[in-house]
Amino acid sequence: MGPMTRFHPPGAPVAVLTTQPLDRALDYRAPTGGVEDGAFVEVPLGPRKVLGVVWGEAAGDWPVEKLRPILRVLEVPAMGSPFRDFIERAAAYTLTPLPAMLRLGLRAPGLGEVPGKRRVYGLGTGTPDRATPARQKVIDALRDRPTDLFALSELADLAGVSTSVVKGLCASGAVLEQAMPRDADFPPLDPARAGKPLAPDQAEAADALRAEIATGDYGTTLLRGVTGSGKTEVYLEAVAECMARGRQALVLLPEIALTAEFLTRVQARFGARPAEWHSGVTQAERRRTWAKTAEGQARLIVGARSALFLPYRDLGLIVVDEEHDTSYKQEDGVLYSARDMAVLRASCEGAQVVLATATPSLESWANAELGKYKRLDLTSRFGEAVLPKLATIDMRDEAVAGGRWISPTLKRAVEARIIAGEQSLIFLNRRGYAPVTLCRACGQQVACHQCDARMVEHRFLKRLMCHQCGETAPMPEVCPSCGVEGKLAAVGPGVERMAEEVTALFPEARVAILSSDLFGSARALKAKVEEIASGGADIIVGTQLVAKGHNFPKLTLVGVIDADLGLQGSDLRAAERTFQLMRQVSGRAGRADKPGQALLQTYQPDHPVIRAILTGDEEAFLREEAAQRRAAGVPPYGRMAGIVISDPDAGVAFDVGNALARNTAGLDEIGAEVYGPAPAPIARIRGRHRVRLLVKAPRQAPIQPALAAWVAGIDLPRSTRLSIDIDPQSFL
DNA sequence: AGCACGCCGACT
DNA sequence: GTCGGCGTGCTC
Repeated sequence: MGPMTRFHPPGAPVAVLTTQPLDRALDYRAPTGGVEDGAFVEVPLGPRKVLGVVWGEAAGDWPVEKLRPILRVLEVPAMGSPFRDFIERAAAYTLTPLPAMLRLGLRAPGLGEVPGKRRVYGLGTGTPDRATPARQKVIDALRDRPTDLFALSELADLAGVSTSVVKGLCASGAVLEQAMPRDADFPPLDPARAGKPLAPDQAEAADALRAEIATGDYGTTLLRGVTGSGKTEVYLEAVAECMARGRQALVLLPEIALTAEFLTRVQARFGARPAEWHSGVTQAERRRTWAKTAEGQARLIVGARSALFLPYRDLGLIVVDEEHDTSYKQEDGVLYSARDMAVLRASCEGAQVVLATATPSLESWANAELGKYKRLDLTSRFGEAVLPKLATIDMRDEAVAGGRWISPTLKRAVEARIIAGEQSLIFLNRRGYAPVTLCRACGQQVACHQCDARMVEHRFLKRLMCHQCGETAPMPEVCPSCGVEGKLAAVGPGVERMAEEVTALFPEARVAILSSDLFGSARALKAKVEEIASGGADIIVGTQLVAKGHNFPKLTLVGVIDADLGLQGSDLRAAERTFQLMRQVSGRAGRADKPGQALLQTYQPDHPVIRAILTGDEEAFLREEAAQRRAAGVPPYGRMAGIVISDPDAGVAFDVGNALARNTAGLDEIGAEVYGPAPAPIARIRGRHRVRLLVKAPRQAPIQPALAAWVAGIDLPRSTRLSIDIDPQSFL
């Protein structure tokens, strides 16, 4: 049972949870007029005023006469009991302090501010008296998103100018300053509008989901269907049913770049656009979405993982689209898996979860096998298209010159498509020009100053970039290690270099590159994708960005440059990821009347994973992978946790790691094993040395309390940080 | 997180 | 003498 909601009369002691980095709630006195559990309040904390939420009965471990009163109750709907329950259970599961978990639910800009005081800025009608470069940047930024309203500093940051530039533009009317308008209602969505006609298997799946929604209880369904099988149409029927029953629905997408296309589909299905929640949305719009979600007026919210922490009034459905996608795992700050937290929140709210994917994660597949999740399979590919034919190109038999990566066999296949007027995709999951920059004088690789990661050359930007911390540096003339000039060499392929090779091989063809770092905004990416989809390129060179849901109807050939790439690591999920990625990428080829083909360049054509990809027998692959994981006692058949200790001094970090490794009594008791300490896979990030321990425990073991007690047993130097990652995804 | 308190070096 | 560096500790 989760927290109940009760009313506290004036002056009564109550607990208030703030977002300050303490480890628990503090006691206060209820204000004049009293207060109910879940109310958003402002309380004094030392010399400051902070926001918090009333969190039940006072702990009572502080003298009543020393309690300070709650200053005011905010005029927003109180946080409901299911949401508070979710915060508590999510904090316990991920071993996150409660205030840090609550902070995710208080990301409403201007929550504590007096309404009407806020000023926002948008595109005006006037023209500036004098055009300066800085002014032009602001105008360009606003033209890009003409209907959005921004906070002053937000707009200045976006345009990369100071706030005085924006103020100056207000005088001429080119930028319009206005008081923050009262949050407008979202336009109504009509669940009764007719959707696209459904194929028989889609209609059957939609019926099954509607029946689940009708129960009004928690439940999770794994919705499987290959690319093009029409999963979206099916789960939009579940959304329609949920809204028709008066409850709210949330659709989570793994990538902001996918929202624009999805919003268009929602508009076609329900007649209006839903609320949006992700990092690309302005503060003014986020404020509105937060408020309207709390009121229950926003009926459908489309967003990134952080949308799980919105204050829904009555949440009835969460769809996790592309549930296998690794970007659902939050890798810094509060570490959580949005897929797992969606299931947790739904169970608190009495809501349904739909996990939609073409290639399920092994976790979700195993849960379906165990009967914890229901499972629906869409078998036919929409529009009667057939899955592409898959074949390997054995690179051991191909004559490829040094510094070149496209085999003669792949080249011939691309040529044939160009003659036929069809598109080809050259896939390589590596951003930049070359993954390694090597000095031919001293043999050293150019590494990041902040981290130990290699710097990756981005010829497009004419800079080196660290893919770990995002640090960039100009391309050096001399080797940073030995100082010799002109000996730095690009080693290995990246997409930019592939584009160069493609252009050299096919000088007549129109070549387009799709890589996440080449686009400043989701809008620019969307425009490029649309241009390519309508035939604006003959050859697409891309990273895994192309695997994520974009449709290219004229694409009939996919060439994978290095199918072995994902298999090289020691990551326990390497096989699963490679399988998923290859399936997703090859699924891009072929539509309706034009069957597609996928060619995988590999040096290991007999590798079990490569063979499984070729036969396309996904069930067999998952069964085999599950058997291996079960034998090894690793997830999902065992529990794991990662402990990362970081300190500016490598020795200090290791001392802490060793101290932990020496004292594992509590973990031994639950049958857990400890590995390490070892330098973390990225041994240094932003100047902090990282040391990692791995804990492996049996599936049923109570791992959280054991870990909490374990790390509480040693005291950390002030400079040292320790983070615990339950169910780590990345072992690299 | 902030913000105070406090205990040591180089300035009017 | 004291201004201010940022280590340490507290917030109901």
